[in-house]
Amino acid sequence: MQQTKRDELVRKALDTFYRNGFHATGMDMIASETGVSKTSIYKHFRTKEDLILAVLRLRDENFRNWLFRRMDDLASTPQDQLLAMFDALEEWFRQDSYRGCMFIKASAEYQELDDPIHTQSAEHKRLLQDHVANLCKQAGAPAPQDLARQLLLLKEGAIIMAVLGRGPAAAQDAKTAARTLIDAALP
Amino acid sequence: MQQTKRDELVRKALDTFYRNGFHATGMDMIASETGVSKTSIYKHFRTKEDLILAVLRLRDENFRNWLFRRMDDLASTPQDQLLAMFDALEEWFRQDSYRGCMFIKASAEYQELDDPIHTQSAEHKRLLQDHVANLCKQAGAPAPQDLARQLLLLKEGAIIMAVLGRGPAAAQDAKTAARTLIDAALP
DNA sequence: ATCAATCTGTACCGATCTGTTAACCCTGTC
DNA sequence: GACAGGGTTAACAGATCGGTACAGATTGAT
Repeated sequence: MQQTKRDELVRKALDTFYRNGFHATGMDMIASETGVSKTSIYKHFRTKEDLILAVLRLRDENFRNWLFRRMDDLASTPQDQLLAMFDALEEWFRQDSYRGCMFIKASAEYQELDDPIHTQSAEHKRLLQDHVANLCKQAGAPAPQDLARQLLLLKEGAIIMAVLGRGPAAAQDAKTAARTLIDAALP
Repeated sequence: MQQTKRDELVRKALDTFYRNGFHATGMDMIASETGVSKTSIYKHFRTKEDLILAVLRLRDENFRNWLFRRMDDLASTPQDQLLAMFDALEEWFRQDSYRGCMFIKASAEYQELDDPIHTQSAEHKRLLQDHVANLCKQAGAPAPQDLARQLLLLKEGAIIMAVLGRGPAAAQDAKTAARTLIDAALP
């Protein structure tokens, strides 16, 4: 019973932080938006930072699960799955609630390289990179890590440009570029 | 005389906001770091937001001037200048003071699409895009805007990955990809 | 020498920040 | 029906937030 309350807290806190930012969101707002009293919040988490870290762990899990499953559903060959990543991104960009990448925003607000929030954001990107590199390898790329890094650049760039002017169309810009890079990288 | 004090204030406030973030930096810290009394700050700027907007205007001017000049110095043909953009970025990434793109961070902290801080950040990206598109056109690209958008994706992606795990090497990852995209786009 | 402009330091306003304390309520178990 | 665990409300502490008020110092032009 207590675990579900805690999970609900983290789940709703994720929405609030994502919508409103980290520094701009006070613990009183978290309490009122989640329906969990401040006293209870501090029973579960010693500090605001601990709560944010739990939120980022949940986000990492949710986002990777969603993206990888979506890539798998949209295409069958590894090569097509790599391209499908950008179609999945476009679906994300089209959501009204889209506000950019939570980890980019977290690392923008907590910049010290040794800040746990920063390192956890970097870890998220590393896990994405590993999965994409694995697909690149399955697709037969001679240098799968290199190709994966290039595709990740396009993904991150699209996430930024979807927020800063280009909108959902940034996904297809990236997909077009990705096709060129993949074709050039495969023998 | 009054203009130079004001300029000095904006210049030093830029450093503080860039290093420390926007919400995390209070006006008292701005006063002590710039050496300008809070009273004087509020003579020049009605609100903190006004100061931030002035800071972003200066940053836009400085950054574009620096980047475009550096691209021009490093290469002579339009095509090589496009590639040189990534060498210039690497120089930036290697600075100890490098903390990512100020406009990405600003839009991450002020997310409402109609927030002046957000729209000004988007404007900065548009101005970069225009200059790159112009170079693409000079290089003979049949669809200069499309190529420019692809190269911008690589640039923004590199800025992110340089912060979040890859370090300065992200610039050469992007340059390699850019070469492929440019070769494919030119007849 | 004086005047107006611009700066300074310092104290303050009300609001909000993270985090704590205390008293109470609900629910399932023995 | 006492009790224990996890929940609540509400007030509070101490610091800091953005922004203002006030009195005095510095400055350059006349």
